[in-house]
Amino acid sequence: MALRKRPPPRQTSAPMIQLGILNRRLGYFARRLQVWIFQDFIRRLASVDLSPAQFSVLVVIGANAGLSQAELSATLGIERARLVRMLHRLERRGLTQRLPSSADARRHALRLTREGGRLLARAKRLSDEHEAGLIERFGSKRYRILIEALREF
Amino acid sequence: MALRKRPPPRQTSAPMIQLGILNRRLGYFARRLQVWIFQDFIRRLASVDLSPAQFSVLVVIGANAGLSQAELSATLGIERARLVRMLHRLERRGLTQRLPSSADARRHALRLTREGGRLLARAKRLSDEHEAGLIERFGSKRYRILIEALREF
DNA sequence: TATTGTTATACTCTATAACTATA
DNA sequence: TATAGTTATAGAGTATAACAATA
Repeated sequence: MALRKRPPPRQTSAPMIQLGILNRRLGYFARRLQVWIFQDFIRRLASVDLSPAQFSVLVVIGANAGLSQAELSATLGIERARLVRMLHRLERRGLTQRLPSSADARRHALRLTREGGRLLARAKRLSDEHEAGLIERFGSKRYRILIEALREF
Repeated sequence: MALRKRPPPRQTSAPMIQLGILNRRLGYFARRLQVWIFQDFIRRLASVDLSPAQFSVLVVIGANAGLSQAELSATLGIERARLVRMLHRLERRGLTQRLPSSADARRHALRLTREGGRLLARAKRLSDEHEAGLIERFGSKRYRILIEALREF
């Protein structure tokens, strides 16, 4: 159920490799799609040096200033423990801040720095181009069907 | 662009966490789908103790007896280096074999052992149930649209 | 008692580079 | 020279458990 990066070599002399039952496994194709998209995303956002996960963290902080790490963790499905390291990095890069929460001393209120906001704006523009590439590749009709089916899931 | 395991808590008192632009990113939803499917797959195949990647390796070897590690690697997008370890494990479990290739002394001809074939048969049955669960969850019409769109990709 | 952020550990996966033996 | 399989390493991601501070 792992990924096939490229179609297998279809040389006339070499025997074609069969996928067998994987051809009827949605998980196999979902994985292929996800890896392909992430690779494209990483390439397109190379100039801002953000991974898909880092991008998602900045987007959610940007859209929910003051949220806690636990909320961010639950929203994106990133382990609380893992978030700590990620936020350290983003903070070292001057993109995010952890401020004391006024209501609850255990919490941190997360927000973007001004520089974080600026970088995120650039990243969003690049991710728009990435998405436009996907739309073109799928065809806009199939793209819409796909994203709507997955969104409801 | 990471995963949200469950919808965020929609308590009336707590502010709803917004996904922002992630709502318009196919990669975000593709990742969610893939992780969800893999988690279900792992749960369903717990009794045969096969990961999605191990399952895919057994399926492709089963459908292409005698193929080489390089061919398997290219088909599934698993690094040649990584395959070595995976095949060691499967071999230690008595599921696969690496036989000398008659034509080319550099190659190994991969095949399932009888036990590997039996385990794969059981695993395929479990994966059928997993797939049936997906079809039910999506609805068979939407499932078909999805898998056909992804297969063509 | 439960939750938040944190540290630590072990395992998996990915990405490389380099080595050997063969072609 | 190039290819197949292998070894080794570093980085990222995942899954846990445990801890201190706070609720």
